[in-house]
Amino acid sequence: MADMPDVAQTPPTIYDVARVAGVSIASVSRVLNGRRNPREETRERVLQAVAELGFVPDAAARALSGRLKEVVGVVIRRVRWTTTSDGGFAEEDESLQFTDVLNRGIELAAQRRGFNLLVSSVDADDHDVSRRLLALARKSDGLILHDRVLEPDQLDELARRVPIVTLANVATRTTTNVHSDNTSGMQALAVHLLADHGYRSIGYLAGLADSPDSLARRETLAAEAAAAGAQLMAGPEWQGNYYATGGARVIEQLLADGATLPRAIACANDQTALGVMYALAQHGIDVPGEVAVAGFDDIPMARHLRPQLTTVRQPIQEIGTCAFDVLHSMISGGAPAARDVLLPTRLVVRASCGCPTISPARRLP
Amino acid sequence: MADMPDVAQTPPTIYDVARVAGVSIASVSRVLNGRRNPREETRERVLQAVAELGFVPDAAARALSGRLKEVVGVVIRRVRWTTTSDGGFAEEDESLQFTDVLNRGIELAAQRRGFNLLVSSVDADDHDVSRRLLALARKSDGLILHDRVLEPDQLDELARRVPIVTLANVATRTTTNVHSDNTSGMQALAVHLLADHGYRSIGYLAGLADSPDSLARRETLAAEAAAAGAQLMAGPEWQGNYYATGGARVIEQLLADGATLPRAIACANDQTALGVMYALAQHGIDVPGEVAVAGFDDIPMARHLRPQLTTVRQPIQEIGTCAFDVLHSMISGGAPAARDVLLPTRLVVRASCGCPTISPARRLP
DNA sequence: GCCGCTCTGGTAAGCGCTTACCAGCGGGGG
DNA sequence: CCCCCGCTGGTAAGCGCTTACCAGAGCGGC
Repeated sequence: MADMPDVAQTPPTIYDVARVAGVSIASVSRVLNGRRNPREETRERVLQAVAELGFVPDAAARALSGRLKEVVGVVIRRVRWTTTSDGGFAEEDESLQFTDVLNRGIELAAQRRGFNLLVSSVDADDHDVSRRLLALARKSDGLILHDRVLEPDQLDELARRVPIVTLANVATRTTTNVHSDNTSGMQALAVHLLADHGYRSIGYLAGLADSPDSLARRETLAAEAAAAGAQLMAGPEWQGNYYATGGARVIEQLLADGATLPRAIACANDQTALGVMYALAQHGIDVPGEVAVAGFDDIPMARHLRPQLTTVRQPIQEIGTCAFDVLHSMISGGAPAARDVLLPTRLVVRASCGCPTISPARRLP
Repeated sequence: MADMPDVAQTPPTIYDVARVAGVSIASVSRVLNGRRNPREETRERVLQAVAELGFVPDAAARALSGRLKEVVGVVIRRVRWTTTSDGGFAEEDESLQFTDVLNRGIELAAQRRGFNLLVSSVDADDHDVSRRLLALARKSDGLILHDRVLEPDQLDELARRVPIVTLANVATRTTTNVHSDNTSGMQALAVHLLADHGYRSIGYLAGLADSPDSLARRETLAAEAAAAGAQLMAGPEWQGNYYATGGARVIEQLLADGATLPRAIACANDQTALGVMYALAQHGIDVPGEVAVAGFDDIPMARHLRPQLTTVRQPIQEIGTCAFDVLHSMISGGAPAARDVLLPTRLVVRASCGCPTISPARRLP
């Protein structure tokens, strides 16, 4: 049983290294961690032995003896997994744009510090999210939570035990929040639609009802519309959910009810805009000729839609790297620099708002 | 220093639980792990104490004392991160479709077993991938490697130390491979293009030069083309890289050289097809009217392209769950069921091949 | 020439958990 | 009525690492 072919050999421990190098385990550890540098000759011997044995310290043992685990937990929220594949948007297709780019940003920053990402997703209607997060917390040095993973009070409870950075949420006494500047981005978009294009009616297709981001974007749009004397449509029938399905469903319902669509629709995010454009196309409604559409986020897919999507660019990847850096400083330093980190946004004008297509005919390198 | 506000309180240990419950730590551990069930009354007391303290065992300690870490490492390969944002396809945009869906499949399966994913990406031109993987291995119970992360010999070396499952690779003596059935899928596609549509010339826009998947797909296409007496174009000038950039670049170059395009182009994967369609559109070439295009994978974006992409569907998410399940059995069981796991593929006919658009006008629920 | 300082490397005590081993106890059969 | 067995729960030995503490050695200053 113990002598399988050649797989599963026990990896070398620090004792093996010490024996081969003819020193004590303490010296090995010191060389490896650069603590109180040992004599040059000793150091050489140890390094030699390490190389010879291909020794890599066991992370669990390392972590147990008071050091960091060098792991951060990342929690995303997913919709229920389905395997339905109807012609429209199966929910399984969703949520893999913004989130993934962001995670990649986190990983990029983490790698610079030798950290790894422990990714976990929670179901929207998961019954004990807290328990799972707690378990995750015990496997990591800190947590990064995507939008709306946990309610504020549970958040605080959890933050008492482990450093936490939230994304697109609101900072609490114990957590730090990283998000981007909804106001200025949405403002630029609103001005573009209202002033540059002169649209007089505009709809806001909301994200999840309780999302701070969606609310903030809506507020800004409402204010600008009011200032311009334009009509804003944003009642309960305009409630989406950040997914393409949500956007499509709202449009379908509106049309079924015989409602008049506004001249332009600003969506809570790009995926919603995707659904909206899809639904409009199904009904033969021209974008941007009859209805202009704009998104928010600038996910990679945005520029591949026809017409290309006008949107507000968030520095998605940078939000990720920033979140990690903040968390890292909380983990190692103590208090974070700021409770709330704000990143800039920028309007990206393409074709779906009604601007003429600029055909670059660029030569790719 | 030790008395910060209310953050960073030391989490309860098994000793605390034992004290509160008035039993020994051994009993606590036994209750928690269901080993040799203790008396009902003892069990109650322990559970009570656990709930009261909100105790969650420390993963590092758990792992150290011989048990599993309940973590699997997932390694993806990424292209160098750039922040360039030219009008076409910045490489940063890429690689976030197939890979991410697959990872989600892995996570889904992992969660069922209480495992978490430790995600790490390696640079194509990273100098010591091996070292990083070794470190990852020491943080996990097993590794899942995406395509082309490691050379076969390094792979074997690593597999000696930790269970490994590869994706879209070839099985070795020590590793297990999970991939999908390139042959039957590509065959169906080839028959569709050659027989159903009657195209007489067809190009194969390859993926990475050394990818087994790309090679297999090409072989099948070549065989079918030969059988149908059609012309196959697949020389070195048709070499892509699995990314949209690669596909676009090949088309640009072909056109710049004044080459005649084939009537249909089969791409190594959907992202390549995306680039191809983009480049063709830039040059005003109609798809599928002048040139038909097909992909491989059926990533979510495929149906959102205009025209919608005809492609071969791989059960991407299922590949992920399957990979995890195999790895899990290697970790806990010993030998895996099979060295090589093959999943079915299926042709998905949409519009880019030249088939009439079926406008479903489906009602979304 | 001796004291005390600095610098090096070894010894051992944990970190929080699992589990082998053992002691105690209660019950059924001889 | 005693012995033996089965079951329960406690004690303690690690798992592989970090690091506080200490012993020894080499050295300069008096």
